[in-house]
Amino acid sequence: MDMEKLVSLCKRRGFIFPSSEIYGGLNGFWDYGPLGVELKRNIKEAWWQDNVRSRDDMVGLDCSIIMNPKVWEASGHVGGFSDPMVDCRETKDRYRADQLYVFKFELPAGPLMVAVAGGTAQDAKDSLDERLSKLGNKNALPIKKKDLPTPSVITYTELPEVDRILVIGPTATSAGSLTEPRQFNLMFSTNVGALADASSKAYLRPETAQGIFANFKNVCDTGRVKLPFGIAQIGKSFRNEITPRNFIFRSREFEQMEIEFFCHPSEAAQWYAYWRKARFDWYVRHGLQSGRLRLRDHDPDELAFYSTATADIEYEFPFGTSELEGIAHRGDYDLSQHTKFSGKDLSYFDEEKKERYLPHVIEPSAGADRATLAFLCEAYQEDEMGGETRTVLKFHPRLAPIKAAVFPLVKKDGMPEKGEKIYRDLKRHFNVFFDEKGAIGRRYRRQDEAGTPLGITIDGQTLEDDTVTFRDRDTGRQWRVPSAGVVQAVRDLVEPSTDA
RNA sequence: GCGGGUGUAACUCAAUGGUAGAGUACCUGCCUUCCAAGCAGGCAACGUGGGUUCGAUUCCCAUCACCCGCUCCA
Repeated sequence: MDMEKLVSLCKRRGFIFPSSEIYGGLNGFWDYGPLGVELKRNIKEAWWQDNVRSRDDMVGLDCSIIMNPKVWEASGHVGGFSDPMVDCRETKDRYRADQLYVFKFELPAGPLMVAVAGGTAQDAKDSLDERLSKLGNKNALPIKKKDLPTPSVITYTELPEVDRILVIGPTATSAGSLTEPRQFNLMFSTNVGALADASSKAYLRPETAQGIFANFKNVCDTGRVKLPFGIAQIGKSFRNEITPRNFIFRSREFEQMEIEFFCHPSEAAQWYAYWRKARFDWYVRHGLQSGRLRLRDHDPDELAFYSTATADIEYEFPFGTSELEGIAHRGDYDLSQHTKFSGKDLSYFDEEKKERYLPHVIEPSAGADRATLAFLCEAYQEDEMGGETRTVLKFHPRLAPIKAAVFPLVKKDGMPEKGEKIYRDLKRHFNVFFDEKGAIGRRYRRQDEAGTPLGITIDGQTLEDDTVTFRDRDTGRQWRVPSAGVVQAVRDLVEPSTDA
């Protein structure tokens, strides 16, 4: 299955369109069409139902997209999301300026500066020797490697501007190929109010999580909640990505489904293990069963500095294995940051244990668009039916945009009228489709491409014994159901009791 | 942001320095009793902006979007 086929199908059947396409589109933005919006909505509703409404230890929240800018200072986004980047004109490589370490050797003829890329200063130091050997082989070193004095080291960010042309880039052979660091702030900014000055500057949220932390005290004070409990939110977030890519996988406007689960520090490890498994199982239960779904624990050196454990739920997309959801053990980092920046006490008092403490947080953070894409990729299949290749989207019935399509076998003998009645009955409960035109086979195939799990056909026998034919999307198997039982039969398919 | 590729109808493609054809899809009829049948008719396109030219969908430049690689990330 390749990406272009899926993009093509999504366009053809009305799942996903390029945003503002009649004006040439806009990089990093996508629109959901009639089928796509149903699919995505079903995913979000399944998530909300399973994680919020069916639980006793979870409440929901819907925060504003624009918040007080101090929120983003506390969260670290104002600093951490503004990564200055440096390009190499010689090799076209790109680096983060703060992860580019410049080693300065004081030589009689003048300073020699060699840049090495690395996550930390130690990483850079470790690869310095190898780098110098390569330069030596290309005769780019003015003196022998072993004769070099001990260098000093600073990051490219800290390097005085005038020295930049003296630096040899990490893969370059001569000095001066690196550009100045350029700021790429990943947060979209805007201005609140009529005046566009510094005091009115605000940001579109780059994640929904901070709204939850900012409201932690409100929820505790008013929600009659007791630890451990979680707060969930589904909503749009915005990041001015440098490279939006891979269809809706990385876009600049996207939708998150996030949980912040608060608990006693001593129970955090257990809850982390719980959510790690619960979230993985949720995807499997809704159809990601092909083995393309993985649960990957971060290596210690991969962890954010405040996190003691993080696991990614990854899916093997056609363009590579990428993250669907991250489950992070964030400790008390967020609440303590907001305590510090807001000056408000965000600790929790446990009435039973008579103990006051700052809760720890487990954060399962999922991308709704990424989930939609994964379910689309997983569902897309080309198989054989009746000797013909057909394209079919094998969605889990709960997620399918259209639950059932009603077909009068032919347009006579009262079949359209009977079908219309069944369609009306179903429509009160489910998103269903009615189609009386053309050959029955064609109508089945069309619904196969939309991912409709059930075909309901009114045929000659219906007029005799008031039963209709059910046709299974995946197998083509057919069976008869009494007209009166159609609504319940569809409900059994869409809301199986084992799904809770 | 860099390098490479692509851009013609809703989709998949074709042809052409003198304004474009097909298949599928879609719409209207007719016909049809279970897996993309048939007949008749219909709708529908040169990504955008410049330039060269008597004339540009075609050649050139720019731009935008998408795909691949790098980079980055939920």
